[in-house]
Amino acid sequence: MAGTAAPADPAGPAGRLGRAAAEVFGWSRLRPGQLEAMEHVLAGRDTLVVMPTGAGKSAVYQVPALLLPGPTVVVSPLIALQRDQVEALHRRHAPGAVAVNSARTGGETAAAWEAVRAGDVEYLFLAPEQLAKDEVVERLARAGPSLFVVDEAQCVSSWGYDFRPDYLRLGQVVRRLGRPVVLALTATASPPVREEIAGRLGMERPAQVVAGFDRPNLRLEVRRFTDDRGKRRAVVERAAAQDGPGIVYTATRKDAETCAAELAAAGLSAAAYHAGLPPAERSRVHGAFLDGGVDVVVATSAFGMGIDKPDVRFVLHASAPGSPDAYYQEIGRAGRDGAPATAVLHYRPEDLALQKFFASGHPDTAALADVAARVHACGAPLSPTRLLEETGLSAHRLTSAVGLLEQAGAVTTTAGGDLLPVGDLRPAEAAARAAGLAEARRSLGRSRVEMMRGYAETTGCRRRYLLGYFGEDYEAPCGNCDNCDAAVREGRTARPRREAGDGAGRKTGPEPGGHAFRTGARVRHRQWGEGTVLGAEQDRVTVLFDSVGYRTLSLAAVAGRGLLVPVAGPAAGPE
DNA sequence: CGAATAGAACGTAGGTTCTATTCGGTGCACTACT
Repeated sequence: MAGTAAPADPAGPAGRLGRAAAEVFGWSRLRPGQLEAMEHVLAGRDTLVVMPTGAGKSAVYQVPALLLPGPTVVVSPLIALQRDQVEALHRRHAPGAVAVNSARTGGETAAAWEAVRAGDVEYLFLAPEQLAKDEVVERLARAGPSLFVVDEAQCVSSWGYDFRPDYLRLGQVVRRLGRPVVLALTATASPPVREEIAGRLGMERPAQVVAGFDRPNLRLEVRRFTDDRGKRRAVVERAAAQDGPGIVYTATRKDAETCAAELAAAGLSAAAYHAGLPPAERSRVHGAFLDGGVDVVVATSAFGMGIDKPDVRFVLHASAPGSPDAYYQEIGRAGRDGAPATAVLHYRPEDLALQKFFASGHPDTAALADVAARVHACGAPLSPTRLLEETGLSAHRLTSAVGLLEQAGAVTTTAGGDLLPVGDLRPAEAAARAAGLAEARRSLGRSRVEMMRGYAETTGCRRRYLLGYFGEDYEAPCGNCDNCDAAVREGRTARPRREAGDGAGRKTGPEPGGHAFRTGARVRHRQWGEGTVLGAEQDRVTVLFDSVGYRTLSLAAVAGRGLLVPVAGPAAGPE
């Protein structure tokens, strides 16, 4: 896994990739992870890349795209991100990069499609919503794309279910485009999320290239509060005391505004950022933060994607986010330059109630039943457009319902994008099954909130907790979190940690304690059903259950009573 | 779920204290109107 790239044969794949990178982009050297991923793509293999922002994820499609016939489709969640990518390619004088989205004029869109038709486009950027339109998919299919890239692929998992359901349809789109190679890119994805991305996109035996998650220069700290006012005061004081540019995350828009105002009153150059602000103000704040005009941005989760600022020195959370996934992504915006940076969570248990509320969306059982009945009764392939008219549902809710019914195995999409019933599942049963899946989804969301609680309340090494959640074994103590410091002060620590290398987690051998729950093993719980072991410590084991999500169990409680038992059968080991 | 807000009760002044209700994150695209 370390840099053992053999001297490249100039005519071989690595040589060709290296030459294209140098000639077109001026990159004299590719990093091992980049090259490995590019080779998979060039060889026609579906590939999932997990690599920190700033490590050159975009290059992984930009270079092979030049060597593959046909255009490359890049699905990107934000129009601003699409614009940045197109501009970056233009600056590099790379061939044919265009974006198609609602921000373009009719004329621009027509010109872009004409360029695609004429074969002048190498990179085409789109939001998933564009691909919900038959006409768009047909035009793309005619262009014969060779590579289908999903950027910020964690959105498939985190946004697809009720927020942007068109993410869930990308697998269908890939099929209708004649199965180009699929490349998924993300900075943060735990093993179950990776599996979900691959499954949702219909990737076949995907190669996984996972660069180290650890950010040794990032100091992790949690401060616990019982009262809200004390917590607010501490956030402002901390932000004022920290050097350099930083981000403060709040749970609500209103908190972002009041906190920004307090910081400004304290003499800092601070600005609020959230989705309720006028677009011009958002881009002003974003720009000012990048070029140093604003030191502290106080923001909701709207702020983050596409912010590649190397010298962010601190990320403070005024309130806990809804999952370790979100948390790690947000603190990962600090210290990209490798210099010391700080991540402080200001924690109050009550704050998690809001996150639980966000995680518990409302089941749309009426829509599920209606759609299931109509698809079943129709007999012939049913077009989504007709379904939209007949049900009177919003496009958004219809897409959600169809997505769940597909997942429940009750409905399938034809090559032309129409819907067909599967088997002879009765509509009521199909709807019930789909509702069950939605409930499992909500349960997973709530269990992620509990994992966030676990991070805030752990007395062990925080880095170990987070990295364990992302599937990396890590040998505590890290020596750079508040809990490790406390252990040193109280004289209950082991030797200081060796210098961290490239941050890749070290694999440990057999599990300590000699119990039977290996990472990756399938287990069954009397109450919660089957699940996969994600990690085990001396005294506890964390399991991701298929129907209820994450649970951490005490070994003392499960041992001997048969509460948690290994499931016999084909070992579903890694890979 | 819990915080914030609005209104009511209290009982004779302008507050406190209770109860009921509302609100809370992320973005695309499209429409109707200047």
